[in-house]
Amino acid sequence: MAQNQSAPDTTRRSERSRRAIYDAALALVAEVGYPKTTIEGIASRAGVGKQTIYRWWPSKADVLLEAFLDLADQAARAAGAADRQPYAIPDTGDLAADLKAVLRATVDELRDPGFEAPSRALAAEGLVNEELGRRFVAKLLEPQLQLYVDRLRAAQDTGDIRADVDPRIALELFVSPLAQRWLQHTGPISHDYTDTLVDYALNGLAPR
Amino acid sequence: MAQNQSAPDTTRRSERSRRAIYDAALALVAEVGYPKTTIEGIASRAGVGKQTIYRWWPSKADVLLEAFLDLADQAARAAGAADRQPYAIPDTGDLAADLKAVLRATVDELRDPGFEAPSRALAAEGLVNEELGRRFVAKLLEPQLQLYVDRLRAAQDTGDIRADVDPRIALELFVSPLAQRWLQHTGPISHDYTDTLVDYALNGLAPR
Amino acid sequence: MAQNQSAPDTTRRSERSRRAIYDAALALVAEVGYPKTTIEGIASRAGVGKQTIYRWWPSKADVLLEAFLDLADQAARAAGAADRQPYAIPDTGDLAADLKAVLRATVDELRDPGFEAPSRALAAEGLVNEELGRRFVAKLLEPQLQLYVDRLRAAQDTGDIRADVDPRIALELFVSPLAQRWLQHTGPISHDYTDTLVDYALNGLAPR
Amino acid sequence: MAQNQSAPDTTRRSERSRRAIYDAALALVAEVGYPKTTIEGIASRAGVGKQTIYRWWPSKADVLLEAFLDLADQAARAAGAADRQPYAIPDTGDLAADLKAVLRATVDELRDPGFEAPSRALAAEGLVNEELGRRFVAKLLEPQLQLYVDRLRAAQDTGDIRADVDPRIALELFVSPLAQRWLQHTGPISHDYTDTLVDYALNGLAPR
DNA sequence: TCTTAAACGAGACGGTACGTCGGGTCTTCTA
DNA sequence: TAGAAGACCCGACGTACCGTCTCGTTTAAGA
Repeated sequence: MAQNQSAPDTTRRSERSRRAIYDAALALVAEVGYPKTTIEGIASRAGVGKQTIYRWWPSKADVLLEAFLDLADQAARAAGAADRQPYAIPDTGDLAADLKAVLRATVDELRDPGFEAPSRALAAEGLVNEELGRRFVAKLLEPQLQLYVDRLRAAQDTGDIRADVDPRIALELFVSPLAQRWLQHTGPISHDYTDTLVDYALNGLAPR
Repeated sequence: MAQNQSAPDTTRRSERSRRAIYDAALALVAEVGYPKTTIEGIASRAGVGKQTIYRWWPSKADVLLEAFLDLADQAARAAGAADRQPYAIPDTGDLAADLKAVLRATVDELRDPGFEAPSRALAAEGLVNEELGRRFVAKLLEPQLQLYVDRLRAAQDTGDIRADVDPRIALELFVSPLAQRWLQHTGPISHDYTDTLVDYALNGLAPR
Repeated sequence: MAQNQSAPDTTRRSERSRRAIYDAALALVAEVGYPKTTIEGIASRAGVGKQTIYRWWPSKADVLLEAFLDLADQAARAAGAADRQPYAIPDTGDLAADLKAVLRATVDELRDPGFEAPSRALAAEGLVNEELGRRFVAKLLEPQLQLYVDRLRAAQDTGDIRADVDPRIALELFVSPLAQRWLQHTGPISHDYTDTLVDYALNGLAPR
Repeated sequence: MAQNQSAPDTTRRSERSRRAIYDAALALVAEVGYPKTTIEGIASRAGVGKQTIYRWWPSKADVLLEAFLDLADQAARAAGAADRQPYAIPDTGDLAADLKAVLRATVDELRDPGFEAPSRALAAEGLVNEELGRRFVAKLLEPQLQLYVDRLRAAQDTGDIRADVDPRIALELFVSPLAQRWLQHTGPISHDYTDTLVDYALNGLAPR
């Protein structure tokens, strides 16, 4: 509700503490799960006073969101350093192959235990806490989805996708099913599965 | 942890208390949100001792799950009494029209505030609590999805859907996008939107 | 400020917890001193939840006051069982001797470490917290002083004390100096010292 | 615990800060009471960094003690400037009258709200913190008592007091009762009361 | 007069305890 | 004997201060 009375001085913030808090938060979520992760636990594990957490974040969920964003950033930077093209879907000319490749990579990532616990926890919190949910989506999900939009737009230019299709909706045909299966355990996820999704989505269910 | 020592005698269970607890749980979730709904709050609002809740349910989530199942049952019974065909997707011969009609009804239901709060809360809890999540899916989601499977199978018989398509995956093309938009606030949901999903899914994104 | 909302049910109070809390409070005050005695410390030492303390007492000082009153009661009961005349100053006919005897006993008691820590702590708290101070005086100090009033009244009947003297003031001539020396460390206390006080008070400082 | 590493340079001390701290400490004790007076509060009210307090004083009690000594000094200097005889009990030849006059003045002083809060707070702290108590007594109480010793010695020379009386003890007959009534609220204090104390003390309680 | 080292204001930090809330267990009394 | 009531032990909450520790910024000494 109320704004932090007299916001703290960011320039004097302890980088060491910030890092320790991120690490502790991610580790605890992975080890004991989100609900059993407590602010006290994070503080104690990080070797930090509770007030240092409350000074900079309004809630446990916000700590975890920032920690996860930081983790994603680091991973992105690491990947970027390696292949120099971190933030785009490849365009080999074969749309189906490109989409399948990216979705296979996503499947692998979703199974990485280091990512699974925090991102599942954040997604869950976001369902119930709309404000946090919107930030989660805006910071993490939308940027990813935008890459699909870009690739689908390129496919429209080459005629691989009908021109009257809305790419922002189109991408959901293969992305959302994967998301739901993973989030809600409504089915197994595999490379075959995502390959199938791409085929169905591009070619349609009706006979041609 | 510990099992209820000497499981309580179901025959002597107070129906009045059970109903009061369901009502209190649903009301509280709608009013203050899931995280601020407490067992103590439910008990006090239902005019019931805490032990009466702990005797019959292992956790807050289970109370809410049963309360919601009960609510859904009641709604289904009410609808069933009216149109005598509650649990099937209509088959008018026009697959696209049938799917669009059902999805439009689903959109309306997702916007009903009485349904939204508890189902969102249960979905969130299910993300993080796998055991509960599986029950949530099995009891509520799968039966719904099975209706789509049935309708798509019928469409395969009439040749409206390719025979080599897996209906359980196919239905996700239009169901999952709606689910994700609603759950994660990744976009607005409307009749137009679901209509578009059906069109894209049936006809594919690639030009014919 | 506010009254306990819906005061707890005294009949269901745990006697075992009450005793454990008294013991822990007195022990901690004796061991680490009043300021370092904390509610958390008392609770933990007593093997009791903090809420059990907050349910029954509004503050640390109140816990200690009750604990000390209980201790004094027990001591009185023990003494009473022994000599059958616990609560009166002896009247042997020799006023000076009687007063000296009682004051010598008081000196001994003031030096008992088990009594010293809590009573000093309560006295200190009473200085600054008037409400508690008044209770401390009414429950512990005044009953003692009343015994002196009674004895001095008897002495007025036998002519050992002038009839126009106010006994409530008179007793302060020998009681208050002892109290002040003990409380404020303004001087040593000993049997000789209290004997002298009695002599000075009875005979006056001016030559006769 | 640790000694100030390399004691600070007194010559560079900020007089302005010292004064501001004294003023803030006395004001806060008067306004919110000693327990609710905090170092942070004093620092903030004085417009001073916390470290400036910790640099020069080891504890809240020490700050207040010095502040109060300073206040007493100022008051004494102000009085001294006026009547040129600040630090002695008058000797008009009438011992009883002299003592009554001084005690009446003391009663008035004890009722001055500006003095009451801090001196009561320091007395309370002194009960429980022996080291501070001894300093409080040595710096504030003993000098006052010494004046009585001097006056009583003079009275012994003129024969108004028996030669075998110990003045250090004798003075307690009228000083301690007043002190106790004030400190512990064991009774009202008034000019009549102190007059009575002097009469009883000088003439004794026994008939002559 | 300028340099320079200190005291200073500010406030972030690792901690401890506060008083409150709710969890899940247990006991007592009532219907 | 199920249920209403609620005391109990426990642990986390978010807050307030503690005493220590940097940070720039005065400010007064001595070069």
